[in-house]
Order: sequence, then structure tokens, then C-alpha cells
Amino acid sequence: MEILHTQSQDRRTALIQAACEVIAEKGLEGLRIRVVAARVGINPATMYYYFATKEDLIEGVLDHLFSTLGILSEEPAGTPREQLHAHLSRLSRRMRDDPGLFAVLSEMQLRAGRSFSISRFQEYEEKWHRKLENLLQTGIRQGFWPNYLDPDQVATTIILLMQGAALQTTTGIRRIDNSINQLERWLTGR
Amino acid sequence: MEILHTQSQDRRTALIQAACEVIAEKGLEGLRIRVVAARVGINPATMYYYFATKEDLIEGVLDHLFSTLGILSEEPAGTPREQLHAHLSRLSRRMRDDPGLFAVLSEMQLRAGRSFSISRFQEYEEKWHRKLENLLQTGIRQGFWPNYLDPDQVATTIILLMQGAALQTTTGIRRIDNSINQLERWLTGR
Amino acid sequence: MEILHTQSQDRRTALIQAACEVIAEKGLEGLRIRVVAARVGINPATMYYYFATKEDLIEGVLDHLFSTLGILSEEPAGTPREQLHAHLSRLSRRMRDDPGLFAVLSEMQLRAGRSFSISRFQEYEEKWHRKLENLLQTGIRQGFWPNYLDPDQVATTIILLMQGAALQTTTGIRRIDNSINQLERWLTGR
Amino acid sequence: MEILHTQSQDRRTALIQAACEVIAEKGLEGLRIRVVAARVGINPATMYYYFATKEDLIEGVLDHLFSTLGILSEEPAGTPREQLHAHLSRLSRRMRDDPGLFAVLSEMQLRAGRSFSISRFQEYEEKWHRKLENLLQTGIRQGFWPNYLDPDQVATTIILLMQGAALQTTTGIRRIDNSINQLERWLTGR
DNA sequence: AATGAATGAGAGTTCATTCAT
DNA sequence: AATGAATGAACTCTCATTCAT
Repeated sequence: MEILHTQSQDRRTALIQAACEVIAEKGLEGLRIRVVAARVGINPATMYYYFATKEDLIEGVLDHLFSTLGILSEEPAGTPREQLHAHLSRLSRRMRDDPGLFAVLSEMQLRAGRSFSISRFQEYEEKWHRKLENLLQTGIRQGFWPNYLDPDQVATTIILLMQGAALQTTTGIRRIDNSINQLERWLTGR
Repeated sequence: MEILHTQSQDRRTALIQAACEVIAEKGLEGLRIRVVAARVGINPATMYYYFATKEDLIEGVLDHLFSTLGILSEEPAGTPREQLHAHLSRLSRRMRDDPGLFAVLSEMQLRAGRSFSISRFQEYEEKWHRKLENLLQTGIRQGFWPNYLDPDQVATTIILLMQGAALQTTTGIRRIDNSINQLERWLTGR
Repeated sequence: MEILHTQSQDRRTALIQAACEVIAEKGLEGLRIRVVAARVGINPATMYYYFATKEDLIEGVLDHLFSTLGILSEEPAGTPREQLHAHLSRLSRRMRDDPGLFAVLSEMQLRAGRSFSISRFQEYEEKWHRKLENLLQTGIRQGFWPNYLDPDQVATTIILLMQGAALQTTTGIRRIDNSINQLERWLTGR
Repeated sequence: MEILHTQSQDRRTALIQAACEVIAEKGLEGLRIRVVAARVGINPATMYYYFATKEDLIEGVLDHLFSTLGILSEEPAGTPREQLHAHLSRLSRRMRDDPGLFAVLSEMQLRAGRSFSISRFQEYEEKWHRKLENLLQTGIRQGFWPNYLDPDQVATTIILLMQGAALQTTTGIRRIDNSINQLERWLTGR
């Protein structure tokens, strides 16, 4: 019983994973049920046992994306500055090691305003923004960063920078690492 | 003859313009020959007189895009700092007034690594990078910015920031203005 | 053992009943195993324990239909005229109280010439015709109706009228009651 | 130009005709675009050039049906009794010569309450009813039929009878002719 | 220079049915 | 006696593209 449940979960996860890969390679517009099913080794019709529609599968990818990237997960203990650093360097490292995930992130962002099923993307992003804002606010109050910084503004800058970089993962030209370092130095007043 | 040629050009331009609008509204994956033709008021088959394939039309949009955005156009005379400021605030203003254009930019960037016809996008971007790099280098040499700045790095940061913001135009949440101002202050050492 | 058999029968009946309801609501072409099973509260696969195929289930509905309508059941004692009246007013009342049953009747009639599993419908109808014919013949012989009436012909008219009315149950516009009364008056010579 | 227009109309008509045949043979639930297209000798996709959806095609069949049956068309000049006779015997003859049309009629009637695209069927039927009612009313006023007859009631009876008979065309057992004759005799008081 | 008509390839989705457990 | 998981075959519909006129 437990095993069956686990197998079933596994297949769901496998489908999401496969869909994620396909999106990274071919874009959301290149996502085909047939291809996803083939990667998992099942009949296309079987996908509909796990997801009611293609849109549902994409929603699954959306959730998977944010939980895998760990954008919203708790940072390890430390000063706000250390926490921000941990956050940024984790994302930076991840972007180097698994650029596909960030390609998917861009795909989602681009459709967030157009597709209903992806519109939940914006909630995730809002949470991300608030997380960064809180971190910055706390850090400024505790004197880790100069108090002329506007937490909201800086949070926005960080997110724009990360998403600009994510957008580049498909071509793979620009690197985010240096920009991140630079930004951290700027924040602390060089 | 000359007149005919001009009319022909007009229609080509009209098709590109229409395609651009559709891409801004529905995304590249939502681009339909039928819809573009209808906007221009012609039969879909007629489009094939002006463009051999859909991809060709998209290439046309790509060229139109960069020339319209004026990313690569000469900046008005002034110090490097004034020129950079002019460049950034022009883009910033444009993004506010005509977000559709930047939505198209994101669409192109996202597919640049996947679609052959859009791969030329990267050349444009490369030119943009070099333009910024040169401007920064000159400015640093002339003492407008501190010399610990790395022109290449800063150029990258600017581009990432702009493209992150362009990506947001479909949802319209985050604004680039503040981030740009902040960046300029950081560059001059606050 | 006996109990199990009874339970088994119950479930068979429940499935037929559910199928009957679905056919009344959505038509035979709208009949889905999934939906029938859900109404009974079982897994679709379980249905195949009780019926070999969907067609078998439909055959079950066919039998259920005629036994429930009581078209072929013995009429209460009385003169032929009373018996015919009882027959017609019972059907007429039934049509008002449970139109769904007659909707199913129409569905069956319509497919009777096309689907093998429903072709048995015609045997039922033949029996109905004979029953009416006998009743009329006896009544005419006994002087309840004028002898210029052709029992076969009148039986046909009655059946056509009833089925025309059954066909209307899905829209629910025309009523059979008045037509029946009128017919009975005509039969007796006004 | 004129020729092209005619050809185009021809193909539309051919598609409707073919659809009509398929419905008569296999029922509305057995109607397949592929089959209809094949009968006309075109690619299935081409059907969508003439009809936006399958439903549209069915609506086309609905209109074709009533205009072909001539149910609502003007009757030749004559007394009301002659007109009614002409009407009924025309339908009766037609039912013998082209039973398929009446099979389609039944198919439509059966779905009239369920399918939006077929719901217009009821408007046609309402017109039919009014036509008969008027005819009967005039005839009664002019003394062709006894004045104890209720035009509305008789009109209903006629329609039910015809539709009951139409429903039988798929099996082809019962004949409407005798019932019609009988009815006409009854109307005139034998 | 323009178009009406046509099409091939392929998309997502549905459903009766099967089978191991 | 029951079910979760799986599937093959079919369905409607879309779209870039072609071609005779």
C-alpha cells in the first residue's frame, strides 16, 4: 500500500522532472505530452492519470521549480549579511550547475502575465521579494548595511538581476557571479 | 516601379509591426500568421509574398526591434557619465511608455539559444555590451568613475538588470527606474 | 453464499439503474462507464466483474426498461376497453412522473436498427404490438369497438403515438394525455 | 467568380449532404469528420474551411433537413382538407422513399433538449405546429372538420404520430401510411 | 500582387478495456 | 470482489504552408 503510494508519487515526480527538462531544452511552447511521456517511458494517455491536463502538469513544474531552487527556504543561521550572501551564492552556484532550472524560471516569468496556470508564479515571486526585503531591513537596522538603502528597492534590484541572468542561461553568455559580488560590495559601501 | 517598391516596403514594415504587436500581446508561441495578416488586412497567403517563412518574419521583427529600441544608436554628445545616463534613462522611459517592445525583447532573448533564426539576437547583444564597455572604460580613464570598476563586469550587470526588467513587462510589477538610479549612484561611489 | 449472490445482484441492479439515469440525462452517446461506476461508488474496473462489456450493461438497461415500464405486464381484470384504458393511462401517467424512462426508451428505439445489442428491443416492441392487437381484436369481437377498425392498424397508431411522445420527453414540450383521450374517443366512434 | 462561388457553395452543400447520410446510417453519435470528408473526397482539415466546428456542420444539417422535408413550405392551393392531405401524404411518401431523412429528424429531436447547437430544432417544430394548427382552425371554421376538434390538440397528435414514425425508420417495421389515412377519416368523423 | 481553397502533420484529450495484485 | 495503473485507438481541431488562378 505504502509502496504503491510511493511508486505513484514517483511517477508524478518523474513526469514533472521530465517536463522540466523538456521546457529547459525546448521552451514551454516546445513542451509536448508525447515527449514527456516517452522520457518517462509511459503511454501519453497515462499522463492523464496523474495530471488532468497539460496545464496541471505545468503547474506541477512551477511548484517543483521553486521548491527545488530553494528560493523561499530558510537560510542557515547567521547575520543578515551572511544570510543574504548564502542566499545569493547558493542561487549563483545553482545557476552554474543546473542552468536548465533557471531557463524554466524565465519561461515561467515570461508567461506569468499571460497564462492563468502560470499566474501563480507571481505569488512565489512576491514571497521572494518580501523575504529579501525583510532580510535587508533587519540587516540595516542592525547596522550591517548603511541606512540610506531602501530595502524594497534593493530587493527589486536583486530579483531583476537574478532574472536577467536566468534569461541568459539559454544562451549561456553572461555570468551572474561577478555581478553578485559587485552588488554585495556596493551594498556594504564597497 | 519606385512607387511599387515603396508600397512593398510599407507592407513589409506593416507586417513586421503587426507581428511585433502580436508577440508583445501573446508571446512568440502565440504568433499566428493568420492574425498578423488580418491586422494588416491581407490574406494569410499574401504574407508569403513578402516573407518566405514565418521564421523570416520573425527575423524581420528582430531587426526592427533593435533599431526601434535605439540600443545601439549613437548617444548625444556629452561626458561618458552623461552619455550613460542618457542611454539608461532613455531605455527606462521607453520601458514605461512602450512595454510591449521589451516584452518582445525578452521573447527573443529567451529563444536566442534555441532558434536559429533568432540566434542573430546574440550579435546585437554583443554589440550592446561592447558599447557599454567602451563607454565605461572611457569614463573611468577620464576620471568620471572610480578605477576599481571593471567595465566588462559593470556592462554585464547593466544588461542583466535591463533584461530582468524587460522580462517583467508582461506582468508589470517591478519597475526598473529606481534600480537604475541606484546603480548610477553606486557607480560614482554613492 | 446466498447473501453474496444477493449482494451481487443488488450491485448489478444498481449499475443498471445508474446507467439508466445517465442515459436519460445525457443520452446513450453520453453514457460513460466512469460516470456510472462513480454513481454506484465503485471503481470503473469493477464494473467489468458484473458486465463483460459496456454493451452488456446496455442490454441490462434494455430489460430493466421494459419490466419497469410494465408495457408487457398483465392488465388488471376488466373489459377490453377498460384494459386498454388502464394500459394507456398508466403509460401516460408514467410519462409525466418519470419522463427519464421514456427518454431511455427513445434512445433504445433509435439505435435498435443499428446496434446489435439493442436489436432485441424489436422483440419487445413486437410483443407490445401483439398484446395491443389481441386486446383490440377481442374488444371488437365483443362489441366494445366498431368492427370497421383494423386491430393491427390501431395498434400501430398507438405505438407510434406513444413513441412520438417518448421522443419528446427530452425537450418536454408536447403532452401525450390529450392525444390519448382523443384517440380513445375516436375508437369508440366519438 | 460566379463559378467559384457556386463551387464553394456546392462543396458546403456536399458536406452537409454527406453528413446527413452518415447521421442516417450511424446516428449523430457516429458522425465523424473524417468519414464525411472522405465521402466528399477532401482532406478532413478542409472541412474546417467551410464549417468552423463540427457543431456548425450539424447546424447546417438541421437547416438542410427542414428545408428538404418541406415541412414548413407552402402547400399547393386547395381547401384546408386538401392541404392537410397534401401535407401528410407528401411526408408519408417521403418517409417511404427517403427514410434516412426521417432518421436524421429523430436524431435531432432526441438531442434537441440536450445539445445547444440542435436546440434550434424546437423553433422549427414550433413553426410546424403553428402551421398545422392554423390549417385545422381554418378548416374547422369553414366546416371541413367538426368543430368539437381542438386544433392545438390535433396538431400535437399529428406531430407525435409523424415523429413516432420517423423514429421507426431506423428499424423500418411500422408504416405510417395506414395511421395517416385512419387519422384523416377520424378527423372528418369517419 | 493577391487570394480562395486545400492539405499534411501533429496537437491535446477521451475512453473502453485490461491486468497484476 | 475489487482496484490502481496503464494503454491503444480514435477523436476534434490547428496551423504553416502551397498552388492554381
